[in-house]
Parts: sequence; structure tokens; C-alpha cells
Amino acid sequence: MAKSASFPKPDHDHSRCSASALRKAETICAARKVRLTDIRRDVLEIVWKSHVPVGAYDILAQLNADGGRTAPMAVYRALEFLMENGLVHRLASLNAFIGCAHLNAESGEGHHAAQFLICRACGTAAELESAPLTRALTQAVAERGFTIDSQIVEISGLCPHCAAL
Amino acid sequence: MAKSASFPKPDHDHSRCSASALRKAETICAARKVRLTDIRRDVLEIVWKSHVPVGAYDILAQLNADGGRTAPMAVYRALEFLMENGLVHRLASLNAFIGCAHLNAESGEGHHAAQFLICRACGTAAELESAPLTRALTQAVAERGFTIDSQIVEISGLCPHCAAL
DNA sequence: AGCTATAGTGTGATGTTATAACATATACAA
DNA sequence: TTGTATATGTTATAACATCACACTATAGCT
Ligand SMILES: [Zn+2]
Ligand SMILES: [Zn+2]
Ligand SMILES: [Zn+2]
Ligand SMILES: [Zn+2]
Repeated sequence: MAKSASFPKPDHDHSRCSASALRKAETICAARKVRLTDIRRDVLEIVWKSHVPVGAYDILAQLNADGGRTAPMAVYRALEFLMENGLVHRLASLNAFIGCAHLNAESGEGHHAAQFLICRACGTAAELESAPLTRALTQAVAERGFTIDSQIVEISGLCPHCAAL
Repeated sequence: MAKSASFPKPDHDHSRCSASALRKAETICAARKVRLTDIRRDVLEIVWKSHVPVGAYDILAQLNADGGRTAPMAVYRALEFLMENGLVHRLASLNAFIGCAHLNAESGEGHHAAQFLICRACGTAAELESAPLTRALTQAVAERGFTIDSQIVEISGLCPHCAAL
């Protein structure tokens, strides 16, 4: 398995991130035999416009930028689908959504546990995949006889790029 | 330092938890020279009615149960004060609030980092204080050059008592 | 093609959580 | 007492999320 990616650089070619994510999403949906409909694809595309988590109503506004009349419900339904299929994550501390950085067409799994680093300066959120952290967490929980269903780990602070300014 | 407390038992004498928390809160506020006013105390008392996190509007309803006219703002202001002074925590995954289980009149510190276990069956939330977890988290973050401001760790699942049923 | 079951979407209303803005009151110290 | 900072009251509104029900499109079958 690849080493965890570094924090997204402010000047990286993001069109590659976006295009790759969309391509993988198509593949994954085909493999899972679920339908990536227009609205779902549009929402996913908006979410992937950057590494900054975006609110449901922001997505809505972007969908309707050209005078459309999409309702909030449509956005939430699309997000629900995308989350079920592991294509986006929700950040509880921000009430916002971000594209999953660990798409893997091979894995049959839907949503997976994720940890996030969120920069207070640039707003960028990076998905963390730390085995030691997951291990420590699992262990600490198990020691207390608790059975884990789902976890939220969201760390706010300054990303290396913003700290260097 | 004491070993981390176990998950709150369904049948424990909760009036002790509550009374102790309120007493410590008085002490801490006195030490910090901040005012635990009536409304703040009332809100804290409501929060401590159980180990189940409570929503701001639930608190509001309880405050107004006798026909009062307290407004949402008052509750949010009280909660803000209580959080600043480390007396309650907010659970982002539930939009709800819970009394801090690690009150320590000695420590001059206000709010501290906390981790929570939340039972999906009984709703009880227990504050976790795991040094290894904190260490793993700090390390994983530092490795990526990220500077930590605040963290949210909320783990949902089944508590030992509910699992035993 | 035509039928049917299921999944997806449209629409309007409503529910829930949180904050803005400005007026008034209270505590405390000089 | 009188000023100043802190706390609260009040009204409105912002921001986030879901319900309920009607309608439409799609895929699979005959
Ligand atoms: Zn990118
Ligand atoms: Zn940054
Ligand atoms: Zn108790
Ligand atoms: Zn339980």
C-alpha cells in the first residue's frame, strides 16, 4: 500500500485530482451496479472542485448558478448516495462535504473510516490514513469493552503550507 | 493520575455525579474569577441530568417547562461560557452537549481536548482519556507537518452494558 | 413493444440548529 | 455614585436538514 499522501499543495494541478476522482467514481459505480446519475455526478464534480469541504447549500447554489431550480432535498439525496458508496465524506465539525481521497475501484467496500486534518487558514481538508492512529483508537476502545460502529476524527489547525507563510 | 473511569453504569447513583460536577463548577468559576450566573448554572444542571448528550433546544424546553420565556440565544450563550471554562463539551456528531467528566479544580486550564464514546443504544456518552491514543494522534499529525489547534474524536457504537443485553 | 416493479427525482412545507444585531439590565470597582 | 465591563433580553434571520407525497425514468420480464 502506498504511503499516505502529503497535504495537498496550494499550487498542485487539481484538475488531475478531480478528473481522476470522477473517473474512479464511474468505475466504482459500474462495479457496484449502482447508478451515477446526472445530479449525483454534478454534485460529485462540485465537491471535487477543490480540497476545501463544501456545504450542501453551497453545492445547491452552484447547481442553480445558471438559474436552475434544484431543491435542497436533491442535493442531500445525492450526497447520501455518494457517502453510501464511499465517494464523499461528511465533516461533522463543518457541516460540509469533501471528496474521498482513497478511492479504490478494487475494494468492494462502501464508506470507510476516515480521519481528517483541516487547515483553519486555507480551509483545505486532507484525509489521513494512519495505521498507528487507527490501531491506538481501536485498542483504547476495546479496552473499555466498547464495540465500534463508526468514528469521527477531525483535527483542526494549520497546514504546513500555511504555517510556512 | 487516576485510571480512566469505566463506562457509566446504567444503575449508578447519578445524583452524585451531578452534585459533584456542580460543586466543582462553583469552585472552578470562583478560582477563575468568572461568574456562574443563574442561567449558566441552570443550563449546567440540565446538562448534568444524565450522561446522555442534550441538544440546545432540549435545554431550552426544560428551562421553559414552567412557562418561562427564555430565548435560544440565552442557552447558546450559557453553553459558550460553559465550554470556554471547560465545564461542558459539544459533540459535533450529535449537535449536543455533555458535562465534562474531567473537572479538575486545580488545573487553571479551560477547555481541553477530549475523546468520546457514544452508545447508539442508550445514548450515553463517555469521555475517554487515552494517553496512547492522544500520543498516536499527535504523532500522526506531526509527521505531516500539521500544527494542531483542536481535535474532535467521537466514536459511536455499543457500550458494554447495552452489548450485554 | 408493452407491463410492472423499483429506483430516482420534483416539489412544497416543515423541522432543527445556530447566530446577528441592538436594546436593556446588572455587578463591580474607582 | 457613577462609569465601565459583563451579562441578559428580544426580535429576527441564517444555516442546515428532513418529511411526505406525487410523478418519472429505468431495468428486467413477457
Ligand atoms: Zn487536488
Ligand atoms: Zn492551509
Ligand atoms: Zn452519572
Ligand atoms: Zn449503551
